[in-house]
Amino acid sequence: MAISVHSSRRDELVAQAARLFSERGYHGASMQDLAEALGLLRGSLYAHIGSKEDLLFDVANQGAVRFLERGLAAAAEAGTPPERLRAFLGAHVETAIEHLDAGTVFMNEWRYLSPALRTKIQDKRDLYESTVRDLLTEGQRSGHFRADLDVSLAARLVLSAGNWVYAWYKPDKELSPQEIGRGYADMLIRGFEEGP
Amino acid sequence: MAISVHSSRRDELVAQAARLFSERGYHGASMQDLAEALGLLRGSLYAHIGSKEDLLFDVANQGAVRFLERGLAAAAEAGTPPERLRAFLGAHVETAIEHLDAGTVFMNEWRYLSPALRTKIQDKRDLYESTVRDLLTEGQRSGHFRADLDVSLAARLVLSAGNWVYAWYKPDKELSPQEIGRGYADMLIRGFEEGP
DNA sequence: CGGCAGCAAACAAACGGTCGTTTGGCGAGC
DNA sequence: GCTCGCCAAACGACCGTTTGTTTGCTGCCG
Repeated sequence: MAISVHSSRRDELVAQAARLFSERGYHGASMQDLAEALGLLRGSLYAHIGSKEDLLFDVANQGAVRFLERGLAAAAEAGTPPERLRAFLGAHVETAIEHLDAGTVFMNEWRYLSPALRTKIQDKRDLYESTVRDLLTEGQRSGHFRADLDVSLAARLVLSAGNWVYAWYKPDKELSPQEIGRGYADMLIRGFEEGP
Repeated sequence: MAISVHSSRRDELVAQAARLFSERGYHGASMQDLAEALGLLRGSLYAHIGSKEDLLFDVANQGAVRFLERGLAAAAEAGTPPERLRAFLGAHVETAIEHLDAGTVFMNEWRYLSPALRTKIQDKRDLYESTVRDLLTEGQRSGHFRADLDVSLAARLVLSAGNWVYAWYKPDKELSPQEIGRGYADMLIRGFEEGP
């Protein structure tokens, strides 16, 4: 007897959709593909979902929520701004790698959502980015980061590092998520700090 | 009499394909869409191309060649390793922004190529990345960069910054490509250099 | 100068196949 | 006995591609 890790059939659907959308892209993965992965006919999927786009939203939203929850928690920890930025980066990289599929869809495929649904994801992205900006601004005020740091650009740099992980990380890699996050944080924070 | 900026009809096809593939994705853009953009019927396109995949390869390869030409030239300039890294980053960001469409396809859609064609793009990507690694290694030997710098990870960081530009840059932005490249270089190089 | 060959470009129509989605029925388990 | 999960079949639309034909030019030859 197979024990499912999913609490419901729908969760299983979303998980397989995440895998397929990340591998082949939203438009490149068909309902046929998804049904085959689950051992069903494609019409049968519509007992569980409203439309293909619903699935895309669920996958992208799941990715967004995971990044937000862990990232915001890390940024709100006790410690100096550099310490919290380090924790944030670590959380981001770990989340990206633990949930590579949903993360890839969150980064790559969310833009194919219709405007109404896309907005909901965009809001979460904006909140996430502003968290980084706030952290950097706070670090400036506390004197940890250079006063002439361009906060918007630095935030983009931090997120670029984290967001591109999905594009090159292979699960059998030598480096662990923790090592990657720590390495990135070392280089970036040193670049943000006051010089000698 | 209208003067075309394209040397041939095929170039015009590739340019429109770049735009559509970057906007809607390779699988999301149909030959119908492309034909309409050119004022043709979709069958007529096949007088100029062999297949849709040919177009994807042409667009992705065009992007790859542009990055390679400018990036390798910048890395081979006279100057110290930090200066050349700065030139490289500037060239990359400028290229990414000047050719946002082809660059986006080069970053996002190239993976949908069949293995034979994908390999040709992958080779160019590998060459590009190794150029950054060599530059960083040289900077270590010359004493400009920290001896304990993880060169592979630092190279990934540089490329992440540059590769993610297409994902957030909007042409009406306040920051010029030069300013972005310079800002990234300031932060990154400071992070790579020997401490006090 | 007239006519005709050669050419590239595009149309018109069709190919087999796949797309996402809907509907009606049916069997198994609470 | 009723609900839930799935099947079977079908829907119209669209997919990428092929084919045969028409169009409008261009340059050459008589």
